[in-house]
Amino acid sequence: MKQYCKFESALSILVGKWKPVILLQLIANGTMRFSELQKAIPDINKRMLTQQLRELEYHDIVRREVYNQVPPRVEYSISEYGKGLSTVLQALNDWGAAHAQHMEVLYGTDHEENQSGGGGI
Amino acid sequence: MKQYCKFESALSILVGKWKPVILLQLIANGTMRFSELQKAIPDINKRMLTQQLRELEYHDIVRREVYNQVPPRVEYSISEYGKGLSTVLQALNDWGAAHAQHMEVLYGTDHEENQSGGGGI
DNA sequence: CGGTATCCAAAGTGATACTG
DNA sequence: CAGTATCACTTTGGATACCG
Repeated sequence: MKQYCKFESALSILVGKWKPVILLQLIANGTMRFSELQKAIPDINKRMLTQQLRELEYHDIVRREVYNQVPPRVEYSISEYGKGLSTVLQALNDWGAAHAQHMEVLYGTDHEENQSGGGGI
Repeated sequence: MKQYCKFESALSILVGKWKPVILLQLIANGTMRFSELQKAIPDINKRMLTQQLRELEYHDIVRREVYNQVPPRVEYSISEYGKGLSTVLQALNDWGAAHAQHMEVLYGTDHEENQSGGGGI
């Protein structure tokens, strides 16, 4: 059985405290400026935002477009290739939703992990 | 658009340096004793193995069965519920495999992340 | 055999100040 | 505006010793 040998590397691309929410934002809003992402994700700081975006860019998930003007303008969006993630994200999302239910059944209303105090997408 | 809101929590269950390889082992071999897992994953130590197994157990992915005898015998396996992960794992694996190709095209043979020096599954 | 306890190192994250 | 640099802090992972 040689399947299931690449899912570690797949995971390594999605991990990072802010990558999921960044992807969510870009998926939902299409193209966003750096400052728009900052506003949409209030708890993140520039260092983290930059870092996580760069990692996603390195993997060709996110596209970064720089307009050489002043004040600077940099726009981020999901790359064409990056859109291929949607299947995986959907699978993860579906399972995650079902699992939240399952945990509730097992332990009662006891699923932490809900820092989405801000506005829903 | 309210989809894609649970995939963070899904990810949070799969992360951890050893969870993927533990799941792989249990998927491939069915039921394994603690010591068998240790032998199959030589670089892990007891503390980590125990910890990651407990987290998987908490989420009902892995089943832990204790035989009260001496010497002790504890067996681990993927729970029935945990088998529902296979779809997600497969999706992640497929995308991960394709992505390795993509990275190779972009950057040449330059994809690190291959500590699988040991025996293949 | 199958752990737990303790301590230490490393990686990840955050706050703040500065820059082109 | 969109970063980078530096330092402090927190979380995670590893080594070792001990326990039921």
